Amino acid sequence: MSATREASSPPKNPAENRPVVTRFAPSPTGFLHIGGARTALFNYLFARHHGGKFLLRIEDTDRARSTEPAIAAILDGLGWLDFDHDGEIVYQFERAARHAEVARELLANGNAYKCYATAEELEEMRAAQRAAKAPLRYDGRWRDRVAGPEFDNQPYVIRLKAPREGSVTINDRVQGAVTVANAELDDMVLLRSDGTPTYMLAVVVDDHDMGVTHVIRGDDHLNNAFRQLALIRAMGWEEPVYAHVPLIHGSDGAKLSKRHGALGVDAYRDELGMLPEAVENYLLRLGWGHGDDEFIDRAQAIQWFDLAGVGRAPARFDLKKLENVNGHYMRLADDARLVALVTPRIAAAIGRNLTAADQDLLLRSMSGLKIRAKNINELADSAIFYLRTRPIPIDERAASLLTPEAGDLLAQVHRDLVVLDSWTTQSTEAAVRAIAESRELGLGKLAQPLRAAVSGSTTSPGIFEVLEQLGREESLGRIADAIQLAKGKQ
RNA sequence: GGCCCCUUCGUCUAGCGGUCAGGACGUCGCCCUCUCACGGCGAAAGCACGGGUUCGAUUCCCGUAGGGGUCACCA
Repeated sequence: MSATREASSPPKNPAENRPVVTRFAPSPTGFLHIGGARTALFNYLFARHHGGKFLLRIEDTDRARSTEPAIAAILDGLGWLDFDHDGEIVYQFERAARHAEVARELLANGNAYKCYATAEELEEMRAAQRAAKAPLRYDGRWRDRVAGPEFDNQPYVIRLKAPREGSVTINDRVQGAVTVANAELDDMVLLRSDGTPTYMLAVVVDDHDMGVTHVIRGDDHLNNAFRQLALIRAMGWEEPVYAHVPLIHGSDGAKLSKRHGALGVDAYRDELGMLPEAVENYLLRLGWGHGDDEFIDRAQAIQWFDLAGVGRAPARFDLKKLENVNGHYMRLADDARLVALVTPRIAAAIGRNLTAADQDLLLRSMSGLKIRAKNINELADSAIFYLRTRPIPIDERAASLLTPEAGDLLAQVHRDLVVLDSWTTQSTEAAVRAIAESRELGLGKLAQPLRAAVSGSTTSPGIFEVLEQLGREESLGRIADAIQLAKGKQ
């Protein structure tokens, strides 16, 4: 139990006495990016920690920018990360009638009013404010004006009649007490002239109707919270607990956005070869801490997660650390699962589908491969040599090891291995070590050319392990190929 | 520009008035060793600055600087 913000700002919000309900509410205008994924994670963890509900709402009220593929991408991303939500997905646009109903209710009880100002008129207003270096905000020109008959058939928007005096304080669970003067807020549009709700109206109504108790979202919504609160109060509804989480920045410190280095979670999976549990762990540690703990799995995270542990400062995204975390989870991952992940990548690289025997070979070799890779791409690359057909390609560095002298050594290796009764890691190692000893050479002098011959590269899992997995015939064949190659250099 | 938020090693963070300022990634060195990894050991590296408050500030308060967010009939 920590005794910080939570204790210093005693829970006095009635919403905290209700069972926890959180929600993730992405707008489907693009992929699920890393910041959204973290917001989803925090909401998910908070709900699960408290045994509450984690709801999902698609904010598709912007008909022009919302797309089906974006919705699919977001659901795909959430599914990959395994953030299972409770209840049905709420599509905000389908609730437009309910939103309009609330706007009319506000209008009826005098907490909202019709504004007939045209877009051009408002632009003029802002231009004048800019010229006067005054803050840009709606001046309330229709706040107390009664429309004459000449406006009977004119389009209008409904604006909230927000308080102009005093100030509002939000007891944010992450940012602490934040106060803004009402004079800083203008009368926001609730219902557009075409009768559709704005985001401000929709979120408030939906959060209320869905029973959301804790609004956990990006810091970029902190300012919105004050306007939303005015609306909530006008309706006489219970206020949710707010927690505004700092944004994630790129490695250069600038805001991570779609045009600035932000990738969809699908790219972390497909292009960077990350495991979902690694992305989750990394994201959890980005902006949240629990003492010195670094590797925290799902169950542990649910047990430990709290809002008090969320930091107040924006964090920079560090791919190097993500890769380190990923490497950790790859080492922990089930071998068969890794084979499945690596199979399509290898198939693409070698231009053919893998047989059951291929997959079995990969499975047997996986323990030696996975400790050497930081992501699935590297894992696939490092495994390809097992499945090459002779003569296998030899890379430049490996080729340079295959000198005529190395050819002689390999010839003896071939002679001594071909007569072996059993073909195991132990038997081949013993044979090669015997050669090294008789020639008074370090094992490396033999192992490296052997590695070049068998793997086509200068790095690989333990060479005797490789020999065993590859089998006697294939191994000896590759060695013979290399001897030919080395001789050809004379 | 107005308003709001933020500021501990390069990066992510621990720290809740008295600590040799801890851990992790990254970097460098050593060990292990058939290569590369893994693993182990070690090193360099930080409280943005200035004022207060206090016996004592990384920690509390106020400024300054820097960074970020937000100011639509987008979400």
